[in-house]
Amino acid sequence: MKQLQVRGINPFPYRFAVSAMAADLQKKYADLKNGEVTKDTVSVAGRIMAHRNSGMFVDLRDTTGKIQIFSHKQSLPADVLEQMKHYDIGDIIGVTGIVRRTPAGELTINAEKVEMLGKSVRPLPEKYHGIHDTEIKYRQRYLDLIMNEESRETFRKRSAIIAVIRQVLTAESFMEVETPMLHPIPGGASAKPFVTHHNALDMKLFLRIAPELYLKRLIIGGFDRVFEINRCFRNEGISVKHNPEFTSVEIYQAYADYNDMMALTERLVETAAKAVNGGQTKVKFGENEIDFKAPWPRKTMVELVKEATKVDFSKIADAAEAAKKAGELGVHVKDGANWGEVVEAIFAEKVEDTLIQPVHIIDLPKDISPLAKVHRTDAQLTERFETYVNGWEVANAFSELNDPFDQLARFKAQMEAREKGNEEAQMLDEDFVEALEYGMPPTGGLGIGIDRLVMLLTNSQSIRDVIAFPTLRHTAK
RNA sequence: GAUUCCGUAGCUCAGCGGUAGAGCAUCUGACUUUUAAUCAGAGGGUCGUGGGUUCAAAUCCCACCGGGAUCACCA
Repeated sequence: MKQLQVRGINPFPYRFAVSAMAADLQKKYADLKNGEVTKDTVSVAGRIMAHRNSGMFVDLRDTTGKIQIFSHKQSLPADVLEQMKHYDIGDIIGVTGIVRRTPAGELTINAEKVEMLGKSVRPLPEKYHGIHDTEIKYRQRYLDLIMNEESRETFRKRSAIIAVIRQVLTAESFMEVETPMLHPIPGGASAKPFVTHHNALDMKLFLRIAPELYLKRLIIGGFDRVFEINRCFRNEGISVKHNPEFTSVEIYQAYADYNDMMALTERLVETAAKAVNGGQTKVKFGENEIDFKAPWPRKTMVELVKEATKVDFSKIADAAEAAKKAGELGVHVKDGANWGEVVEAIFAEKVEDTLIQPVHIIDLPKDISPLAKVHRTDAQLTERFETYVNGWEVANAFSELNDPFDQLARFKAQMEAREKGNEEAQMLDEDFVEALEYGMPPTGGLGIGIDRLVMLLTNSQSIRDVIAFPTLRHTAK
């Protein structure tokens, strides 16, 4: 800094005219032979990642890749050469010069003009090992991104996956909408909400746990195909699969049912997998290879539980009897659990972890699906499915319940569960029921957890690796 | 929330009762077609914080702070 100021150089200037990106140059001059010099002058800008021979060779990295800079007394005035000596690893500079390939085979720009564009006054982490400390990775993501190509690639893929989802939906005439993040009644899912307060209205508000009930109001309003990609907030534990704020895409399609939603799930996920995986549907995740090629099998929850435990719960209608059977299978269920909760608990305990390849788990119990339509052939089930990959729930969808009387009854059942101490039971949203009373078309609804999808498609073992700034405890530095 | 592991220089790590260490980075110099450049030298530390045990603590014990993993809740 002092060296620059002594020379009257602004370490933080305003602009630099970039004419070329590193990756484009590497591609354009791929056939340039070793030792060959072009007549092409280019201007590049980026961060100094390494320097050799007292700054004669500099590795410059921009957002696309790396290019070598060569500074020599033959092409640079003595004062600029002297100034180059004081540039540090981490500094952001702009360079103008002739493109050539060195005899050693490195594409290089012979600097004729060099400008400081943004001084780094702190040293960059060690170049070879990069950042390993997970706390630094998450708290100072910018350092992780500067140092680790793997992290840069993960976030590029995240962006590409979301872009593809948007493209597919838009191409199928879905309209992207925005619904409130601040809800007077948290609805659309079973979860503990974050609570806040609006001063002017002197009103309690909740950060949304799901956009579902508002998106359905838009369906009632006549927008037949809507989707929203945005954050949900749930005041629950943090783990490798859970962050308090996470991103979902929720999609609603009028006149469709859950079968249509299964096909849509497959189109979206398969397309996303190909988009970030060189057109391939097979993706490596940890020890496993997952093949996203559609179509995916469909299995009912009850039939998978039967396969795993030899017990057919469709034949045990009584909740108490089902709970007793669960106990015999070594599965703990809450006191007073209803039939659906028992089946779900056994499924979670005995089946979930085995579902590595994509599979739709269909026909979930009515007891645990208060917003889904009753199954057309079985009154204790709903037309709901959850798609599992790698043992994780990745999508959740149903033929949406559009009968206001049934919806009110389901809400009331939830309220009773809440009074019995189930904190995550859903709240009665009378305004939503009123909206249903104006008539909602038969509708298929689908939600996909974007973070988990990105994890699966980038071989990331923690959700914190796919969220740029994951939630961490505050620390006074 | 419970259990468990971890926290030493800007970064990656070693040291694990007896004078605080290495590599990279930084600074000085040499070299001037290198690419984890090389060579010589220099500076850089409240060993997460606070207590305790001990003649002596980075090292052993306790509490707290921060992080990871597993479990519970959940997507």
